Amino acid sequence: MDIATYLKEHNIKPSYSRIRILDYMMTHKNHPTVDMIYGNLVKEMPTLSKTTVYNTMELFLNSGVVKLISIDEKEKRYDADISTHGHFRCDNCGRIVDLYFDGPLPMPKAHEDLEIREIQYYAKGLCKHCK
Amino acid sequence: MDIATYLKEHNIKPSYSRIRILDYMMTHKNHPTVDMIYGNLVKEMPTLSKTTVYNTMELFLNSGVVKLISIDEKEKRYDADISTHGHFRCDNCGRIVDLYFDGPLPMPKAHEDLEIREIQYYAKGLCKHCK
DNA sequence: TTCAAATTTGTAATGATTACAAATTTATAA
DNA sequence: TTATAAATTTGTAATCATTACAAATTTGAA
Ligand SMILES: [Mn+2]
Ligand SMILES: [Mn+2]
Ligand SMILES: [Zn+2]
Ligand SMILES: [Zn+2]
Repeated sequence: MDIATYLKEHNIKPSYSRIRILDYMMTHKNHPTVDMIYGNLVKEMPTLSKTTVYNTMELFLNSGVVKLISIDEKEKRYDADISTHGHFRCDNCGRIVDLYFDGPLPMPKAHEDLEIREIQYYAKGLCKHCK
Repeated sequence: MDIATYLKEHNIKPSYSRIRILDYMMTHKNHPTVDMIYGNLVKEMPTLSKTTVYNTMELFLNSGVVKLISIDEKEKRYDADISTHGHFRCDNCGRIVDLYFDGPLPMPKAHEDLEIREIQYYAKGLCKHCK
């Protein structure tokens, strides 16, 4: 599907910056930080501001276009794949890969007194290149 | 068990600050931030420095006395309960409660190419007081 | 074209964490 | 005990990702 159309479906006006930022995320699928997005795009968009990337990620987040991944304590990361899945981060190289389960994400023991809206599953260790 | 003995078992010299900090964590079981620990203890330890709390948490972390909980993107939280369990954070009041599963923490689909050393399971939503 | 709204930008402020060296306390040797 | 070294604690400054904010630019309707 077209990125501009996808943004419109989420009630976001598809400005050039927004299209390029979402395009970067969908193409790279690398769970990037703001710095990674900015550093890549500024080469072809010299007037791009880092604040715009921050603003856009906040907009995408509130509109459900991306999900926040806080597997890294230093920098926020974002994922344009909003399907429920977990993440693994290599302690050595920092690479982040998706984790899938047999069936939906496992739920904790019955907590009828909690209204769970979101689940994050993070694993850490060494990836195949680093172990 | 005695807190000083517990620290010695983890090769940590049980100084007064360290005992009081771990005592706070074990008594409150509230997954505190550095600020919460400092703010509570400084009332009875007027010379306590926030840097000491930071240093001590780093020492506890490296010695396996506490686990890091990064369910909150703003501040790091710590847990003296090092058994494998998940956490829930209320989006409204910020309270953090433990989550347990039937059996061990669920594992993702076979990733023979990953060496998983640590798993974090975070859920967010509304607690019984706030929903 | 004109004008208001939306978007983007640059700079300053924020705030948790870290770096670091001085001060204090604790342990060891003489 | 006293002298000395090591460990711990402390206070202050630096770091750095993120946020606040107002000015500049762009967009789109009238
Ligand atoms: Mn993902
Ligand atoms: Mn816990
Ligand atoms: Zn790796
Ligand atoms: Zn609550």
